[in-house]
Amino acid sequence: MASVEHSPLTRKLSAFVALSEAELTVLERLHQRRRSFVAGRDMVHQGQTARAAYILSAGWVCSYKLQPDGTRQIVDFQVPGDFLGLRSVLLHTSDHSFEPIVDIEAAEVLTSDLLEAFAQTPRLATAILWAASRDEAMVVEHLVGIGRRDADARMAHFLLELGSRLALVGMGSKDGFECPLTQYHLADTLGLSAVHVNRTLRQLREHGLVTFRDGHVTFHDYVGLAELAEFDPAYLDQTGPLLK
Amino acid sequence: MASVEHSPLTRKLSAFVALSEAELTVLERLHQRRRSFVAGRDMVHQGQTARAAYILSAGWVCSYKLQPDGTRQIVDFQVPGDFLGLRSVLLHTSDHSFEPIVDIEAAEVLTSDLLEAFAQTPRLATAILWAASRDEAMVVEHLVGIGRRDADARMAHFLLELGSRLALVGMGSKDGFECPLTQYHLADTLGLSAVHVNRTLRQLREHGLVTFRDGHVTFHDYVGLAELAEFDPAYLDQTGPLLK
DNA sequence: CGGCCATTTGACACCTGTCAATGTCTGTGG
DNA sequence: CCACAGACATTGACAGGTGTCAAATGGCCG
Repeated sequence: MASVEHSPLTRKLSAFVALSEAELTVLERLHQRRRSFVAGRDMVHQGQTARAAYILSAGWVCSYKLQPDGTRQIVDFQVPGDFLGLRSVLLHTSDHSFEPIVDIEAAEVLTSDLLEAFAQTPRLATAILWAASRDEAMVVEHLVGIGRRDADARMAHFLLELGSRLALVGMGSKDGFECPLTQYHLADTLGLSAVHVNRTLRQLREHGLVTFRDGHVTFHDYVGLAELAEFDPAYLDQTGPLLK
Repeated sequence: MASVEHSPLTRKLSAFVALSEAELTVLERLHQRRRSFVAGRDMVHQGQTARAAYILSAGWVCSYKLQPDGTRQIVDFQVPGDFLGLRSVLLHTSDHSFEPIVDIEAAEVLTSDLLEAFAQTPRLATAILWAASRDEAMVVEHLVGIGRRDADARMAHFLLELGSRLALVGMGSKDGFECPLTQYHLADTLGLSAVHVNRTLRQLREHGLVTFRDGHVTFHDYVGLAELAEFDPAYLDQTGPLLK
């Protein structure tokens, strides 16, 4: 048991590499500039130049792209412990919007803070870049899901992946997790209509696999669900570069 | 007119930033280790640890993920001037496979070469990272396309994007381009069946928009096609970070 | 010439989208 | 306390886009 309260990011990275005292200190110091954002109002708008990155410490955010015809596609979610706009700030571009799904708490990270931290603790830099690479792998897996899975498998896979991510920061388990998303969020994420999302959720529920209701996801049959989704957590679990 | 024969990568980067003599030299020196690969045999296999990155100088490659049920989803294509496995080598992971579509020529780039080049010419580093970020933006746009566009718009958008990429290295124009892909490649890219790809291509052809035949793509009505696809090349054209 | 691969086409089934209506819950204001 | 509006969830009927199956065509190469 740690006697200190660690940030979700610290928790996440610690699951994959043992961080030294010095590294922990640098990591916590990145959380100095605390910010709050209210649900529903975009933090960063498509096309806008990013000024800073954020480390999400509480609440959920989604990043999405709007189409000319008004439909939107959610590309990814950020949950506590995730970086937000990391690439944007390193490369001065932002090609999609960020919207807080609930009221959130985040730490603002300036480019200079980040570069300084990287210079001081190369292992920490590696760990953070690894986390970023993991996020990209999830976007790719998301693409595969939309392209090659039917609605049921898509939904199942998404919920399982989300569960795994949350479990890393102690916010979920194989039993389920709290989830503030609406069925419209799911629709925009999975490339389905809201109506069909509802049908799909009913099916999964009636098959005794998973329940999505009242802001809570409950896994009734984790193994069965993973089978349906052909969920292979390999792309999430790789301890990869850190141990090399 | 340049008196020297420049590599496609040089050509691509030069379109966005004026490189100095020194930078050009470093860039060309990255092309020392020449390699050939034959069509159809994977260069890197899913799960395999990447040993080097490549700069593609001739031919086409696709990166894809295989599903347990045998279907595959193509995530991206690499055409001359593109990096291949850049992220993999920086982070020692490879989460998808690379397959040459035709016989290809590529320059092998070791991590050490790259880091050395970056140290010598920071502006070049920025340019290369910018190109990498552009590739990621294309993956995101691809995801949006599969999630929120119907078959016609998806196909149109894909062909237009490919045309833009090729134009950058002098291999295409608003009139069309050479294209070694089969309709099966298109199907695995767009999340469609090969049969439906054929139907879609026929429709676009009969509407006088574009022809895909005998390894050649011909744009008959570029503007009309862009309208159908709601093609907004903003995410490709941003001169962004380089001029800051 | 005889396979083999890519393309093309038609018929049919089914997954998913659209439209429309209803139900539930919450917060607001009278 | 009740009436009402608004957001989200739920359901049914129907239409349409896309997948699947099957077969025919044509080009290429051994």
